[in-house]
Amino acid sequence: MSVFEKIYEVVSQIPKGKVATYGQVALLAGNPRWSRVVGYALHANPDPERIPCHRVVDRFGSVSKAFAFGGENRQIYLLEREGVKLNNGVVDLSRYQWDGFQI
DNA sequence: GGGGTGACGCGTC
DNA sequence: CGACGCGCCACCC
Repeated sequence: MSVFEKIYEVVSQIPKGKVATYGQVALLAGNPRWSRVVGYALHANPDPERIPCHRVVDRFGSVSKAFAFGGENRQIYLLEREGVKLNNGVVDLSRYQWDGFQI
């Protein structure tokens, strides 16, 4: 299984209404230093229906600007639709960050 | 096998 | 968490 596959597995497990940081996904995928690779993997995103890439944000909770394939509001819209409130494009991580370690 | 690329993270200012 | 720089590592020519 490639690193990409591992990353996709982790991202696909992020519960609705929660978000995870790239670093967290990288850590759960097996290596905390894969944060950049996570970004690369999500960019490839071969299956958007299985991979909720909009639930992945950076360490501060900011949405990815490059995700805006049709407008960065897209990601914000999808998140708020799941109950995640955003303040000026930033998620309150202390409240919405996925606690993947508790699974 | 070598080089370029990037949806990042962290320290520092 | 405003900006800048460096490190990191898999992926694709």
